[in-house]
Amino acid sequence: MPDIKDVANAAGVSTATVSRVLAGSTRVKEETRLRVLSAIEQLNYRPNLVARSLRSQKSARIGLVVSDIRNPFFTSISRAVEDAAYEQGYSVLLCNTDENPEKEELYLKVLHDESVAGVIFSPTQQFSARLSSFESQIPIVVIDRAVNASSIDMVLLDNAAAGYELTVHLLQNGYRKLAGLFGNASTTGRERNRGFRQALEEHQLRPWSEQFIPPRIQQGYETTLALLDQPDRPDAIFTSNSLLTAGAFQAIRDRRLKVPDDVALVGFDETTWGALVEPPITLIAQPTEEIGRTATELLFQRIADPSRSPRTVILKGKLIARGSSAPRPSFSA
Amino acid sequence: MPDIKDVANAAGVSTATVSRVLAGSTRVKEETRLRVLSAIEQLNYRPNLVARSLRSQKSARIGLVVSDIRNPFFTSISRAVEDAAYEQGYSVLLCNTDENPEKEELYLKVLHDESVAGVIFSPTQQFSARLSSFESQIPIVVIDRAVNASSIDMVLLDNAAAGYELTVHLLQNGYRKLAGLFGNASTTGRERNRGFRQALEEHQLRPWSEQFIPPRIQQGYETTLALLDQPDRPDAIFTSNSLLTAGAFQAIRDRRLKVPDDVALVGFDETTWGALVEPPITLIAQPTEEIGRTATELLFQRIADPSRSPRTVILKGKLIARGSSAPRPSFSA
DNA sequence: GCCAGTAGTGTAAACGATTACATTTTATTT
DNA sequence: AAATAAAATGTAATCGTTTACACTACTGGC
Repeated sequence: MPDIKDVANAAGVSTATVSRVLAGSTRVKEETRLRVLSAIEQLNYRPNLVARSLRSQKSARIGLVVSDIRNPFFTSISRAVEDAAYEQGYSVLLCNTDENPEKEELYLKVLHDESVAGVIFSPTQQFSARLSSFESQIPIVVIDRAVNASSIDMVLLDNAAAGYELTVHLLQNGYRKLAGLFGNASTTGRERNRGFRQALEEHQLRPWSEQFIPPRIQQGYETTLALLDQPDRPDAIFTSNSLLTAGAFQAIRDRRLKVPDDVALVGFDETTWGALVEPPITLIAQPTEEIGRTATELLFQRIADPSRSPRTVILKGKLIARGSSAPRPSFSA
Repeated sequence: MPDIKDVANAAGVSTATVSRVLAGSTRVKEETRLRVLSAIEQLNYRPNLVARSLRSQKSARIGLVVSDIRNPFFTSISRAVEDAAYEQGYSVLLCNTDENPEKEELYLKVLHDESVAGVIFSPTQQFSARLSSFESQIPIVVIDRAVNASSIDMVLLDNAAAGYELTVHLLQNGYRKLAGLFGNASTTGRERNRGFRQALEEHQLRPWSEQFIPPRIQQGYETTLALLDQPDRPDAIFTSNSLLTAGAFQAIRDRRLKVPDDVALVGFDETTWGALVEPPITLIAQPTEEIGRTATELLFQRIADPSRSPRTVILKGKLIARGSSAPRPSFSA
């Protein structure tokens, strides 16, 4: 591999000049610039980013830290982040934490050691507290989950509003015995629960059941089975993320109940399967593309100006009403 | 941030000794080792990986280059790769190429510039030829798709066998007019087609239809619609990946046809939705966890010993027979 | 008590770029 | 044509490590 010295020799200039050409400095005579450029071409020279990084104390890498890339929400986010990052010449390091605070701490340290320019992070609730100690060392943009460090950039859904809207939708369609399954790893479940409760209160109703459980298909499945096996089962199930939705759907099917006649089902996040199952699932679609892109842009802004005052961008979810919550027969007339 | 000099000063030794302690060298007196360790602890020192990387000409990063992380197959692979990588202290850089050879070339160059220790790559067919020029510079393990560079490590499914098995399954269940939808971006579609054809030939049948199309939901949808709208439509549709399966499923539903009575459907890759739809989809499940892990291990072995003779690991898919290809009534007796 | 061998440590040169500062060349003014 | 300013380039320090080599201080053998 040729290095900058080889280029300098070939072009008959110093390494400083080559570096200036590389940086697009204007203080280089056009003629020399071309000479350098052609030497670069000739030798097929590519600057060593590690060396550049060490000297300039900067890097063109960012970290993306999520609980599990297999969660369709994060899959989609990750794609958006990468697209936005690569447009700016940045690469993306991916980390899965499994909602485990120790892994979160570990990966944040690793990313710091790798000198990433910044991190896009979806932290557990437990980790939120420790966040500020990292935030002073690396620019961080938090996504999906609110943290109460006021100094941090965030991109969030209006979760309470979304939970409210989804619940109102159920109520308007005639469902009354609403059970809610909420993820317990983040504030997101809690916020969606707030909207859920508020909507119920406004209708002078109480939740049929409320459960805060690990956001996993298996948990959604088991919890729903238990709900359905109760003597007086709910007539609608509200799930706060797509993994719980999948588990609930499976449980309902295994109990040979009909959606929505026996029990309605609503959830969050558009997935491939949400529209394919019978009946298709009513849900709040999050603008994942926009979330990922916005988070990346916010991060770049903070990298460029660390003293900039922190922003919180709140995006709206979109209710997609489908068969799984169709109006109850008695209501539809 | 403290650097190695600070540690050396605090411990009253030279930087060389600190470095030796860090490297776990035995040529350090136990007493000094403890002194250094405690200085590291005290100062909360963490070595700068960029500097280390520059000096040692090594790095603990690998690249993962796939067409689109949102393809459930790659989502799952990526998780497995990261788990395996992080166990060895490696980080993972993620790249999406959209089956675009130019992007493939670009990302491979970027990864090279970033001095990754190696790359796990799922290349397009068009790119395969250019692969060897990169392979001489960076260790590469190819996954999912065969390339004919004999010098390269690969982890593949036995695609022809899988295609064969899936087709035989359809034939045994009484389907005769088989249409096949195959991805056109990689050798994988071609191989699965080989198995498809072979099975048909052994039954003295010809494919009802064979299409090589871009591996996208939309393409699967449109192509299937066209198939179904023909005067003499197929009685079974074979799809070579989960995106095509999803498109085909949607098309069948939109035409209000029943699976499998009107038309059976089979495909590849276990997804969340494959088991949730009605009827659930018969498919060949790939051992994604094993593929990702094996590829990562192969890569580490090659990094450790670049002259090692290349290996190809071929894994078997597993047929999961479900409702979408249930025996035809006339056959089931 | 001397020598060879080894264990433990230090010194200083890399790695490949960027960049502050010094210097040379060119242009502008008088 | 000299003086001055501006533009272009070069020199060398620097980023934070690792590591080849040199050195010192022991150890044990004779």
